[in-house]
Amino acid sequence: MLNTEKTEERKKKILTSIVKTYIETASPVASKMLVSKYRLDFSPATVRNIMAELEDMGYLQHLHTSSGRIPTDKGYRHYVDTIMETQQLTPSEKKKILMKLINAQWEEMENLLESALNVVSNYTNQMSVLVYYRARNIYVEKIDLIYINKLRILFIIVADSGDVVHLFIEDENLPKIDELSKLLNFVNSELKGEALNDIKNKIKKNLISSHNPFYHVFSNLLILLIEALENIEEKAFLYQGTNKITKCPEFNNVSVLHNIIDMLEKEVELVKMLESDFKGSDISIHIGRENPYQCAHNCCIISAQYKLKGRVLGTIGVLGPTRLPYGRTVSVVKYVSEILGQALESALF
Amino acid sequence: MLNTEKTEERKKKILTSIVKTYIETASPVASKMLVSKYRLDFSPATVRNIMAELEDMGYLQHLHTSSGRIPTDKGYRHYVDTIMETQQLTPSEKKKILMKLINAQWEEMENLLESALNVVSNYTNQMSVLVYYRARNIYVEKIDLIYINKLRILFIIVADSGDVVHLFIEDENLPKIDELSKLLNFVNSELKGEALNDIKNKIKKNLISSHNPFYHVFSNLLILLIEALENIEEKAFLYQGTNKITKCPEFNNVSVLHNIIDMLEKEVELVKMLESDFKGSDISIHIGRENPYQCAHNCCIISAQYKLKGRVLGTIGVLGPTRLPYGRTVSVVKYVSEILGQALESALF
DNA sequence: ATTTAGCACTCGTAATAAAAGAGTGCTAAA
DNA sequence: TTTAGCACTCTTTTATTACGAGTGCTAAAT
Repeated sequence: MLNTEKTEERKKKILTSIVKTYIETASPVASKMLVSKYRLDFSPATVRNIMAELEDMGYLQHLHTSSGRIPTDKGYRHYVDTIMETQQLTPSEKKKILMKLINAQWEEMENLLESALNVVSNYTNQMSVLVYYRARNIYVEKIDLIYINKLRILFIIVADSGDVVHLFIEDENLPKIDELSKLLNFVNSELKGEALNDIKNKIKKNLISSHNPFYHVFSNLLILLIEALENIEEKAFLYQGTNKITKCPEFNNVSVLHNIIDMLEKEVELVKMLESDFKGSDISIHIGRENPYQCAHNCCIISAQYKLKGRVLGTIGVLGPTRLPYGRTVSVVKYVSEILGQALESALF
Repeated sequence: MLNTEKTEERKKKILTSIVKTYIETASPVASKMLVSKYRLDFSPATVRNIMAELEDMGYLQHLHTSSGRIPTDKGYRHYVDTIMETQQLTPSEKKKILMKLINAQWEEMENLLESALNVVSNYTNQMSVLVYYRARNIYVEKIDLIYINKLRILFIIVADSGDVVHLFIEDENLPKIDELSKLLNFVNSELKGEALNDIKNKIKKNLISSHNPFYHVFSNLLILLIEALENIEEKAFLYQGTNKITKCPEFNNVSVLHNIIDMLEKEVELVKMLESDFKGSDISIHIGRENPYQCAHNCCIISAQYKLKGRVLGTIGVLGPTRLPYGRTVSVVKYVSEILGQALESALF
C-alpha cells in the first residue's frame, strides 16, 4: 500500500515538473534534464519508466521515439484541475490594476474595455480578447432627444452601465418640438429601468393594442425608433496584443500564423469559444482540442465573465498557446474581470 | 533619330510588360517568357539587352545572376508616374459602392467608416486602412445636456459630420436643472458652428476675462467640461482585411509577418505614413523604401483623404506589397474617398 | 549597325548521403 | 524496485551531386 502511494506521489511530481518546465522552455522535456533541474533522488531511468506510464495514461506525448515528453491536452487539463495552485497577484500588482481601471476616466465604454484589455495583455504577457454584449445590456437609465432639424432627431439612451447609445431618426413628418418633449417625458417615465429588448416588445405590443393616446400619436416615430434599435450591434469583439501570440515559438510557422490571423478576423468562432462553458464556474478554460473549432485546436482560451448587478456584460480573457502559465493567467483574468465589474458599478449610478 | 525612338518605345514596352507580369505572377520575369506572352517581334536575346539597360537605369533588379528581373521601387515609381493608365471602375461597380455607402444606415460614424473599409478591401483585394481625425473635426451643430443625478450630467455634442460625442461630467456642486437649461441655451447659441479647439480656447479665454455672467456662474462646470474635451481621442485608426496582406507570397515568411503585425499594432508609424504627402494631389502613393519607416520598406501604401465641406476628415487607403495592381487600386481608393465625403455630406444637415 | 543563335556560366532548388547528437526503451545487474 | 549500460530511433546538420532556369557574352546572320 505504501509503495503505490509513493509511486503516485512521484507520478504527480514528474507530471507537474514536466508541465512547468515545458511551459517555461517550450521544448520537449528529457528525463535527465528533470533529474538535474529538480535534483530528484532517483535516476533518469526511473523517471523514464514513470514517463512511460504517464504517457500510457494519456497525460504526456512523444513527438518521435527519441524526443523528450510534452504534455497532452489531457495532461494540461489534469494539471489545471487537480495540481495547479493559483498564483495570487501581489498587493502591489492589484493596486496598480485597480488604479488603471477604477480611477480611470472613461468617456466611452470602449475606453474602459481597452484599458482592461491592456492590463490583461501586459500582466499575462498574452494576447487579450473581449466580447461585450451591448444590446442585451442596455437597461434604460435616461432617454433624451435632440431636435436637429425638421427632418431629423437624435435619440439618446443612457444605460445603467454608463453606455450611451445614440440613434438618428429621419422622417418627413416629425412631430413638433413641444409634442416631442411630451413624448420624452412619457418614454422616460414609462421605460426607465427596462431592458432594450423589453422596450422593443413593449412598444410593439402597445402600438397594436394600447389605448394610451401616445402610442397612436407617435406611432410613426416609434416604428422608426424600433427599427433603429434593431440595428444596434449585438456584440462587440475587441482584442489587444496580437504580437504576443504570433511570437509564440509554437506558432513560428507561416500557415499556423495565417490560421490565427483568420480566426481573429472572422471573429465568430472565437467569440463563441469565449462565451461558452461558464456553467457554475466564473472562469472558463479551454485547452487545445477541447475547443470546438479546429482553428483553436492548438490554442488555449481562458476567459471570465464580468458583471454588473448580476447581469453578464461581457467576457474578457486571453488567447494563447496551450503551453501557458495557467496559474498566473487565471488569476489575472479573474481579477480583472472582477475589477471591471466594480469599475462599472462604482462609476455611475 | 528614328532608331533611338524605336529603342525608347521598346524599353517602355518591356518595362511595362515586366511590371504587369510581375504584379500578376509574383515571380521574376524571364526574357523568353516575355517574348512568348506578348508575342514580341524580336528575340529573347534582344529583350535581355534591353533588360540590362533598364537595370542600369535602376528600374529593374536581379535577385541573382540567373534569375529573371523584378521591378525596383524606382521602376514601380516610373510606371505609376508616367506609364500606368488608371483603370476606371465599371458603372455597375460604382453603383454598388454608392449603394453601400450612400444609402447605408449608420448609427455611429464608425459603422460608416467600416463599410468604407470593407468596400476598399473587397474591391482591391488588399488590406484597407483608415485614419479618422475625430477631435479636429468636431464642429458643433447642437449641444445637449442630460441631467442624470445630483452628481452627474452628460454633455452631448452633435457635430456637423454626424459624429456624436458624449461627455460625463461629475461634480459635487452641480447647478440646478433650470440653471443648466439656461446654460444650455447659452452655449448652443454661443458655440454653434465652432470647432472643438476654438470652443476650448474661447471658453478658457472668457473664463478669465469675459464680463458675461454665465462664465462666472458656471466656471466650475466649464472647467470640467474643458477637461473632458481634452480627453477626446485625437485620431482613430481602423483597418480591415489583415489576411489579405499576410497571405501575399512576398510576405510568406515568419519574421516578415511579425514585422507587419507589429506595424499594425503600434499604429503610430503607419498612421504617419498614411497622413503624409498630400501636397496638392488628392491621392498619395508610397512605394517601398519611399516610406520613411523601415517597417514598411517592402510595402506600398496608397491613400486618399476624404473631406466634408473642404475639411479633411480622414484618410482611407490600402496597405499592400509593392507589387500591387496600381491602376485598379488607385481608382478604388480615390472613388471610395469621394463617396465617403458625399455620404457624410448627404447624410446630415 | 542591329539582331539573334549558341553556349558557357551562375545560382537556386531538390534529392541523397553521411555523420552527429539527443533521448528513449529494454535488459540485465545491483 | 531501481538503475547502469547499451542498442536503437529519429532529428538536425552538413556536404555532395544533379538539374534546370535564365542570364551574359560572343560570333554569326541580317
